[in-house]
Parts: sequence; C-alpha cells; structure tokens
Amino acid sequence: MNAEKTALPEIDIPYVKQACSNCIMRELCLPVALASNVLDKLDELVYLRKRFKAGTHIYHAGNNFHYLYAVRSGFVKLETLNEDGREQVTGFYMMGEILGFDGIATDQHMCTAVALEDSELCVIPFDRIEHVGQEMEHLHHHFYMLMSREIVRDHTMMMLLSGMQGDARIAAFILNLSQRFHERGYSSYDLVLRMKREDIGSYLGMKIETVSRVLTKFRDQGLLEVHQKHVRILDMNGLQKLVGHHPCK
Amino acid sequence: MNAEKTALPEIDIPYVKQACSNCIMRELCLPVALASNVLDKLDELVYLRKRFKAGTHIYHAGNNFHYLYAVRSGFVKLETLNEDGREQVTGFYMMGEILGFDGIATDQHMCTAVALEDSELCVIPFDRIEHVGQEMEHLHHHFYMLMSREIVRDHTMMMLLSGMQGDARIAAFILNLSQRFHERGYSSYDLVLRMKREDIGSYLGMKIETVSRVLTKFRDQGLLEVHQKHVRILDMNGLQKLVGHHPCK
DNA sequence: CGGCATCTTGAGTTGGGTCAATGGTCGTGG
DNA sequence: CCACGACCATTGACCCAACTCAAGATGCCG
Repeated sequence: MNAEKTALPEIDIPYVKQACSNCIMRELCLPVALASNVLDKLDELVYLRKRFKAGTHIYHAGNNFHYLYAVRSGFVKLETLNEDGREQVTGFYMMGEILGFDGIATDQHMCTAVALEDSELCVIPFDRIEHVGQEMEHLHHHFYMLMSREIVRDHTMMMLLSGMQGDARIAAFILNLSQRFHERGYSSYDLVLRMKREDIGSYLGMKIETVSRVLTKFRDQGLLEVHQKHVRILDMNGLQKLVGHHPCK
Repeated sequence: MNAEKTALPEIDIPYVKQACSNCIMRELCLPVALASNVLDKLDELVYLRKRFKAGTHIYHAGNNFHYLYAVRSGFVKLETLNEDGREQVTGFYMMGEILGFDGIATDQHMCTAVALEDSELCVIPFDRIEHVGQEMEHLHHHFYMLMSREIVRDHTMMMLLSGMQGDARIAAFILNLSQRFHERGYSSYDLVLRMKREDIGSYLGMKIETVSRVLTKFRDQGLLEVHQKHVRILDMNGLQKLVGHHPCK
C-alpha cells in the first residue's frame, strides 16, 4: 500500500482511447448486477479502454501489478508458468469478466494474459478501488464477490481435472462456454471456440490429439456438429449426462 | 450487504470461548505480515474462537455465509460438491490460514469445511471486515491479498492436476506441506499427514491405491520414510527433481 | 481377542499419451 | 487467381501409467 502507487505508473502499451464519461463500465455486462451509483463510481475510476490485437499480451507473469482488466469484447486466456518454465492455460475470460486478480497477492502478476482475438478491455487501476471512500464500500463488496467467484470457479475446475475423464472434461467445457455465451445474450447452441485445440488441451489437462478424438467421437454420437472452431450443440442433454453421469475416475 | 447482516446471526455451533482482548489474531501466524494497528483492529472485530472436534463440520455447502475462519490450530479440509453429489477435496488449511472465501460470491458457502483433527478456529464476521472505516483500508488490502493468494494457489493446483503424473503430484504435495510447516516453525523434514490417503487421493486426483503405491515407491527409492501418517523426507532434492524435471504428461 | 477402518500389494484392463503421417485452412506473393 | 508454405487439426498404431477388482496386512478401539 505504498503511496507511489497512487500516481499511475506508465502503462506498457499505448493508450488507445480516452473514455468519455459514464460509458466505459456502463456498457459492460458484469457478472454481478451493480447499482447505478456504483457504476457511476466505476466509470469515474476506470478512465480508459485499451485494444489488444490477437496474440498480444495484456500482462506478463512477473509484471508489477497495477490494474485489473474487464473484458469488453474479445477473448482472453490466462497462462500460469510452472516450475520448469512450461505454460499452462488456467482460464478463459470473455465479455463482462474481470482478470488480473492473480497480481494482488505479491503485487506482481503470477500469470500471463494473452488476447486470443482482437479484444477491447477496460483498464481498472486497482489502488483506486482500494481507496474508495467509506460511502463506496459497496464497491469492495463487489470486488470481494468477483474474487470469490473466481475461487469457486477454480475449485470447480480442480474437481473436473481430478475427477473426470476426457469425455466429461470436454463436455463440461463446452457446456460451460455455452452457458456463459447464453448469459450474455448469445446462442447457447452455436459456439465459436476462440482458442485453439492446444489451449483447450492445456486447460483441460489433455493432449490435443485426445481433444480432437473426443470431439470427433461426440460428432459421431450426434452430440455436436464440429467445423473447425465452430461448434453446434445438437444434444445438450446428452452432454449433461456425460458430465453428471459418474464417468469419473 | 444487507443491513440485517450487521447484527450477527446465530452461529450454528455453540461458542466455546469468549476472547480476551488483543489475543486472538495476535498469536495467529498469518501468511501475510500485518502492521500492529491492523492486528489490533482485527482483534476488535474477531471476538471469538471456536473448537471443532475431529470430523465435525465447520460449515456446509449451502449454509449462509457470514464468517471467515482463521485456523489457530489443527487441520481442515475443504470439499466441493460436484454435479452428481460426490465430494472432492479442493484444499487443506493449517495454522495461520484462512478459509471461507468460497461463500462471498453468492452469500452461501459453495464448499464444505471439515476438521481433520481437533482444531481451534478464529471466527471472523465478514461484514465487519467489509464495513471497516476508511482509516482501515489496509484491512481491505490484506483481505484482497489473501483472496488473491488463494486464487494463485488454485491455479498452481490446476497446473499440477492437469500437467503432472502421479509421482510428481505426490512429490509436489509433500513439498508443499513441508514448506508450509517450515514457514510455521516446524520441521520441514518430519511431517504428519493429518488427512487419510483417501483425502490425498481426492485432492490430487488419483485413487488411494495409486497414492499408496507412489509412497511405497518413494520409500524404496530412498526419498522418504513412511510410517502411516508420519512421513520423513530423506531426499528433498530428489523430490524437487521429480516435480521440476518435466515428468509432465 | 475380535471387529472395523485404513493401508498395502498383486494381477489384469484401459484411457489416454506418444509418435508419425495425412488432411484442411489461411495468408502471402508470384 | 492459383500455388506455395505455415500452421492447425485429424486419424491411426502402439504403449504405458493409472484404474479396477480382489486379497491381505496393519493398526486401533472396545
């Protein structure tokens, strides 16, 4: 909580757009409903958006932590470095989701965030969030909720990784995306997987050959239509059964 | 955030001990160093400790969320329920660690916390934390750090689960415990695994037979001495090599 | 001592990893 | 516009780590 953080440090990628008032967070479909005055406050605090081209880094593991990022459009993956330097995908973020919480613990980011397609993010200076006045304690509650949500999500992921077989992992993954798209007003049946098979494999703990094989199998079973990154769910129930129906180790 | 939370709801297990002032959190070896005045404030807010017998629940999935719990002594496991009702261990907490963050997101606990041995926990009313005044914003920072730490830890766990083989998982698990004991002033070589093989297996995503076999193998290789729950590390380096040395899938 | 829970060990099976080759798609430049 | 190459995805054959089932061994408590 050192004072020099209050003066915003130079951001390592050029600003793209100065925000007009009351328009940045407002349009953002946050996963938790916010009171109007909280949104106003957020718009005050969040004064810029930034575009990232597909493949560019939003932050690197080791970077000093200053900002959280809310995804306005696009798709972002989070990679965690393990002991031996290899990277592993530990999360995907889409419109309305916030990333960067990994940096608070040590004031340095522990993960690397990469845009999977051209994306636009809101840049949220975290120290401003922390220093909002007492009248804005709603804001703290909101961020506690967001972090808790991430923790719960990670626990779900751990369960999936340690308890389920390949089939169930892929099914759970597809259903999860489907649900998140649905919540944002998109079709829950027609999905575009913005990430490559390699990312899916890394995230789900399986090799890309296996990812591919499972997708083919699902297609043969009439559960999905698969054309490259485009996936159409034909049998939602069938997928749910795969997840729930004890195909656990 | 609703007002009735300010009045503390009945806690579902009887209080054991009313705290004397300035003694509850003080003695707690928190994972993040705290300024003295922050500790004072915490001692004000945290006004009770509670004992839990081995095997008893601290909270259940579905319980309304009111408190965080700091482990003063003992050992706690966290279990997450998956779709089909089976439970899976998603964390272990020892002295100085805080659990309960899973409840903030929806105001209901998403996991079940169980004492693995007789344990004493500090009960921290979360709404008091949220409503501390501006002068205590350090406290918010502290809790943001704790939550971020949990997120980072979960990411590490996800990596371990999806990227490592059985040998490496067990090695990483033992080294992790060793480190945490060491940080708390205990030997990093002589460990007592408070949980059963089944819990380890659930946590690490392997069957108890495999856990057992790996431990036996490590014993045969001279890495460990194993007597039931007591484990002595003979070759720390060897274990570290297993984790780092790409025995990944 | 018996009964119960936990842990270990063995034998056989399988899901998913490895290696290797083929097939698609896209972008660039002639 | 087509041809080339780079990159990504799919498919097949083979193999091994970890699962399953089953039997013992060990320890703990009354």
